[in-house]
Amino acid sequence: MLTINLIREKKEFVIERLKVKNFKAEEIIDKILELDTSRREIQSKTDFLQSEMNRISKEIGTLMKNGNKAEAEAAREKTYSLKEEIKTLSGKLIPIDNDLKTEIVRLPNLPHESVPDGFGADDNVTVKQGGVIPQLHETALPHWELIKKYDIIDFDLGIKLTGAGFPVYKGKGAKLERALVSFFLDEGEKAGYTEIMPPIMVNEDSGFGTGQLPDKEGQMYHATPDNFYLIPTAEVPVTNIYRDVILTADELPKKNMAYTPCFRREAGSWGADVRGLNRLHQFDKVEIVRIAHPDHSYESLNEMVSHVENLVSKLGLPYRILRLCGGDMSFTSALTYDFEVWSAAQKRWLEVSSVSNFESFQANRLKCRFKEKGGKQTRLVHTLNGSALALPRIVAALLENNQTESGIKIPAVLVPYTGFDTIG
RNA sequence: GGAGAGGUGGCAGAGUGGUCGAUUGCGGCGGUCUCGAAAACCGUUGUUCGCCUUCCGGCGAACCGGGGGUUCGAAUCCCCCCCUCUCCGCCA
Repeated sequence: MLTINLIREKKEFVIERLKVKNFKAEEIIDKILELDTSRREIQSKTDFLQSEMNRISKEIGTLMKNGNKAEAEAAREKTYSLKEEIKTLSGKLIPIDNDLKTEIVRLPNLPHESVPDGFGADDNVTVKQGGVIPQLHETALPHWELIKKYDIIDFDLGIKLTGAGFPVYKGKGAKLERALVSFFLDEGEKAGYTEIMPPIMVNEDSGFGTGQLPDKEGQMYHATPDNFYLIPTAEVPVTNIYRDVILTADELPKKNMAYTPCFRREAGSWGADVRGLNRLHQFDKVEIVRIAHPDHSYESLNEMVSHVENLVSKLGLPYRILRLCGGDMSFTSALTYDFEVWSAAQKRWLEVSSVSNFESFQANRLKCRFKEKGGKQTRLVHTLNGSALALPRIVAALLENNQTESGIKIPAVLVPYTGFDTIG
């Protein structure tokens, strides 16, 4: 969430910036400022009254100690009306605080100045394209046929066990999945990320911290008896490690990564182009997360983009990097780069990674701050994360792009992990 | 699941109604001493909100797991919730 100070001091700027995200903020901001004004007014009054109250209470304490009962009783008389007044005032404060929070949480993050205007995917800007788009033979198949042909991923079995969107990986399919996870983690380790194995269920506070709750609860699986949520991405548990934490500047940036399964209900998002591995309820992903100094977070973002680019290059996949336009960005992000790989049989680009800087938007929810060495003031950190990488669409592209008449070729970098170089 | 104990500042650990944001120790930071370091000694040491201040900062309020209550006054008393630990049972 945005800080109240920013809204207070740069109202017009906030409204202008949010227009890039096609968000009309004026009305909400006016309401916020109104609530903020009355909140501060009431706060000042109650603080003053409370301080009077504290003074008299201490006086009574002293009088009692000295055995001065009559004066103590007289002083006590004075407190009754004060007490009533404080109660009334602070009673007003509660709904105002609540309203203020509900309103402020509705405002999306401000887009970075480099974010292009636009409404949807068509307005995203391709900043780079790499790799070579392969020409497939006449009888080339889409991955949902290939997985049946070689019996490596079984959707029907997943339906039997759980439901649609929960594939079962078998034999070389399972091995390939495990190989990719290991490859991604090893590359992350080389790049200086510390591996984390977090819980894959989180509580409500964690869901709020990274911005999934309260709005996107319908997108998460909810274990109701204990009120836990299955994570939609490792971003949630890993970033929440730093909830309610004050770091020192020399600890930054924190670089963590985690492999986890991810669970998404994808309510209402099924339609065309979601066959096979293109969209699932459960999938595997390695996520990289950084907690950065606000003055250097965009250097971090660039490093993360390079890291992801390195991964898709090593896998030999044709890719492109997009800078998302305001209309296509997430609620929480300030700047997002999407990575897409070419899926040769489907003849389309598939999103395999999204790398974002959230600046202080999540940090403000998380209350993750830092201090300069020897400094007194706390400042909010910047948080960033990116997929490095999400597996299913990588698998889809690998299978389709590398298919030959005699089987599917495994990229050389993965062979040490799979132990085989062909699925056939 | 049954029984018990407990949640206090970065950590350890006092505090059972009246200047307690909280004794003390450790750690951290600054200094004295030293060629330098260690030791010793001295000083300092949380967060959030509000008001004031050009900076430094000052004043006030709140925070002792969370929420409510009693009281002029709560870390201390009462109620609800959450969590942790120990023992027993079950068990990957």
